[in-house]
Amino acid sequence: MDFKEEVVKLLKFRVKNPQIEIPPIGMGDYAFPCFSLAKELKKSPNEISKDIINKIKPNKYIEKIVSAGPYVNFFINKEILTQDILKKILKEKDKFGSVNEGKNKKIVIDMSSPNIAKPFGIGHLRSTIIGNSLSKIYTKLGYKTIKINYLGDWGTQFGKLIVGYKKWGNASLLKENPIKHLLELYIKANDKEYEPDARDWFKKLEQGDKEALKLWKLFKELSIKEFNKIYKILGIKFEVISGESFYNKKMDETIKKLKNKHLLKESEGALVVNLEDYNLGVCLIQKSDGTTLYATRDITAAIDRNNKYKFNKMLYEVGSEQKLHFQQFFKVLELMGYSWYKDCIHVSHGLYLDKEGKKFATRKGNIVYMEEILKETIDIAKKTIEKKNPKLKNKDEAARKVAIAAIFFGDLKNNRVHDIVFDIEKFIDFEGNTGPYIQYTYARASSILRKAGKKNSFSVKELNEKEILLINKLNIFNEIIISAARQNSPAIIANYTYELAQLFNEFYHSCPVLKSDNEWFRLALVQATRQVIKNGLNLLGIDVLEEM
RNA sequence: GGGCCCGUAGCGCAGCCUGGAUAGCGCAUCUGCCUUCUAAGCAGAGGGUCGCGGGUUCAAAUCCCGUCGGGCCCGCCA
Repeated sequence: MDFKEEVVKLLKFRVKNPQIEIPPIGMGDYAFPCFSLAKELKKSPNEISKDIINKIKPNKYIEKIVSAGPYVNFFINKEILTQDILKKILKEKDKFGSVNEGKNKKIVIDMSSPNIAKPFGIGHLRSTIIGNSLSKIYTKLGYKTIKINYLGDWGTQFGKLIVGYKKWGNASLLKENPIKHLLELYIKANDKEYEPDARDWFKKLEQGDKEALKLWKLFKELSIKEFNKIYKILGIKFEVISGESFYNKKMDETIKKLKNKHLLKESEGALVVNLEDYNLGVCLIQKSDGTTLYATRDITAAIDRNNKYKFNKMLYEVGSEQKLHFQQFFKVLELMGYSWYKDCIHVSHGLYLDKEGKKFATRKGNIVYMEEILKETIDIAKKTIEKKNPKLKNKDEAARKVAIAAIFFGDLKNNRVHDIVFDIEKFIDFEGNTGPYIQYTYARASSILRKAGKKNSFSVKELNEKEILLINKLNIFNEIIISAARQNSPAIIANYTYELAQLFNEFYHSCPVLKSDNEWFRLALVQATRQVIKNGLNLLGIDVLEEM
């Protein structure tokens, strides 16, 4: 039942495409502001509003129509809405909110992308969890999504690393704590003094030198092993694990294509694509020593992915500091004649900044280790559980889920584009506008349902204010998902889910369910709300708990 | 120097795309509520020139221009 459409129909006699809005709480369900008609009708909006209500009559779906100053406010039939929406949710369950706009369409999401031989830092967290959530959101809309973890496993840094390892490397330290050791070597070797050596080794690596390759492979394997520990805790899986190195052998082909299109220009010994006509500077394709750069690799990867997946959209979930890079290489794709360049989108996010408000810099050893953050947050979650619900089963798994909810939600509730100052205190906050608050709400709802007897069919009687607010909120879940997808913004889901939980807690507090007069109806409402909270959290990559 | 992004209560944010009716929420502070469905909760109080200045509009936190403050980027890193 589309109530808004009913309102539009009622107004048709006066306006073809009336702009309908949602009035403040308590003033109705839909509103039509009359300002826009004032000039044409040469009357005040207040008069127009009065005229309109005299000309239209309430019907089965629109119960009441009132004039409120310059607005016409519509009150819909809540019983019909309630029946409709509760039945739908209880029938569709986990699928509620699904749409099939994305049928037979593919979306590639380039995300996470930690750098080999460096710790998984807080910087990669955003890309990982935003990408993961977007994947779930698009899947809900019927798209097939392919999450690609595009590892930073190629580049001059490996020259530095090899130099460092050859100079100070220690096999047993490497085995013991590979990332820590490699990071030390990297920081040590990250000195002007070793630059020529490092370049040399990277060149050898690109040319397939056996020793260089062997070390590189070792570093890569050890790193992936470490990363997988983190992904397991986060509960995130990828359809494809790839890396920049994957395209090493195809790079020549890209350069050849660029040459054929007459896009390449030599400049100070390097090969560049000049984008100054587009205000995008120059895109460096090949260094003067003949080795490649990430733009080359990204271009190559994009072409390959388009061939392989025939995607409808490719999202790059990467920090905003790389904005220019993406603008440049999308432009190069366009100039190369690939019309699908416009399906490539840089879904940028703000940075995690340190306490001074500056970017974290691995080179300077200024890093926050994801592994430690996870451990600390899970520890605090465990302690909280011990305190609040000592009898809970599977405390370790519950602690993990609560911690992940805190971290994921704490990030996803923010608008993507904002920078976030990293503060561990925020991760271990479980009260108020947090993931655990929502999980707790779910657990409360579950608890009611466990204690309820047999559920029967319900009939909708007079609804109180709290019930109406809940119903209205449940009713917009579909729109919320679509809006989140349009804006590539999990924050929209996060904030919706929080507000829904808030409304449920208010209802929970003021409306007894079990043994109440309309127990069956309220049970259905609890069940439906619980379901939508679950669906919302799942879109964020957060698990629910039946008890906590 | 050029480009992009951000600026809403003490702090952290939502709302801005798609302009409308008293600008929402959380933390912190103060006050109530656990013999009834989990107090990780609920109710209430205080706290705002929506950075600043112009413009567009019947109407601006929202759109446009300028300005200040912060962040990021600007060829051989990714």
